[in-house]
Amino acid sequence: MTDKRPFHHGDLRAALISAAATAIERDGIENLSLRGLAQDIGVARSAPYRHFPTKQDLLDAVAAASRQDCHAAYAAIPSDLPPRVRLKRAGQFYLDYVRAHPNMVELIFADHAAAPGQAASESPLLLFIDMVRDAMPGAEDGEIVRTAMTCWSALHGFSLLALSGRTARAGLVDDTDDAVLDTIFRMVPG
Amino acid sequence: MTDKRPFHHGDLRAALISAAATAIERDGIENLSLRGLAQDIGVARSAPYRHFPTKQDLLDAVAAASRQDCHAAYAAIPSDLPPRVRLKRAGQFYLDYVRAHPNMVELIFADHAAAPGQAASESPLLLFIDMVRDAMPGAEDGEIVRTAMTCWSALHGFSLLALSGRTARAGLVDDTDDAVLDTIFRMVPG
DNA sequence: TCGCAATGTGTGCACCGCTCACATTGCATG
DNA sequence: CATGCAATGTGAGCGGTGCACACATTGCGA
Repeated sequence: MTDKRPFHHGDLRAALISAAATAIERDGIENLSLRGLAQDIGVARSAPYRHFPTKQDLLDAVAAASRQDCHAAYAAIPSDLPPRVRLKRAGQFYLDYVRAHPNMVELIFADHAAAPGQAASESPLLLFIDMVRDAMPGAEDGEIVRTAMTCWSALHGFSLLALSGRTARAGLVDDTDDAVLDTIFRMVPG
Repeated sequence: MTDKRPFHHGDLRAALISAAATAIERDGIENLSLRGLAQDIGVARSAPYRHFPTKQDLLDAVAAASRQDCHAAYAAIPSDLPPRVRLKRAGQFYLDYVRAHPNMVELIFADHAAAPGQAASESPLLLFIDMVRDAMPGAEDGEIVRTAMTCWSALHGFSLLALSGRTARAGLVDDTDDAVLDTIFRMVPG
């Protein structure tokens, strides 16, 4: 410990995930290099392969960690607010998050391998299903799920299109998130 | 011409774009290699750089070509159909296209450079604006544009989420495109 | 006709992901 | 408490990549 560079790092796995997340947020996914990462941390360039057989495995781990953080933030929305208010809060959070962490969002949703996995409990879908169910009481389950799904889709799509500047084309520049969210949640009847 | 391999290829630029498009559809964007492309075509590995200073420039050109093809298909929807029918046709086309050409869609929307460019005339937004305008006569322009924007967003988001398997989680597996499109176009009042 | 710009060639550089034999360490077992 | 083995880190190396550069070949316009 007192040595400048002990042979064993201590927790190289966690350090790699953390450093990778930082680097990705700063430089984008495609600019991440395992060798550079190792050099930043101060280990040999082959050391990361002890913990992640493949670069993709590291990316998956970063995506999983980021997904958890994100989910925790969703879950912090008070559940005793009126359903439509909760929907708008969640929607605003989604837009804000994508704008604040575009590279992380790209990573999370590029992680095709984890998509059909059991991480379903962390999917935004479940959150939206709960809110939509409260907002349209008496509706049948299929209708609720489908509505939640399309709300999430609209939020997701709008965030991505806005990120790449594709919304600022036809005079939409001065549109507020608020108006967009109202339009989206028109899909929720009542 | 009669020679097996003439010194000048003839139209290497077009050949590169075409071969790149094929390779991307088959193997994905990140597996495209300029060297491999050159070898497939039968030129030296440095030849492509005469036409595209950078790999990204090739990708941009492929994206532009693909965008044009896609736009032509949209424009083929008969304009004398009732607006809601046209909306549904366009929506179904969008879903089909993304499912049929996932890698191309990824390329088109990863092309951040071209997004704010003057290619706006080929944006799906304009198509949707026309249809939505017909569907909600008398509405003010801002409202029309915003509604078209959110419809496109929902289609876009749903396609991407469906592609990565994120919609087949909460019993949505047996949902039909038709029901999803109906839900989305609830955003269009009337 | 002829000279020059456009196009294609061959080589080389730096970087990358990944592999492998080897060195070092800490922990569990005697 | 010793000690041997699995976990972890090291260093060199392989094949592949994007890109740069000097050179060869071609076709077109003056």
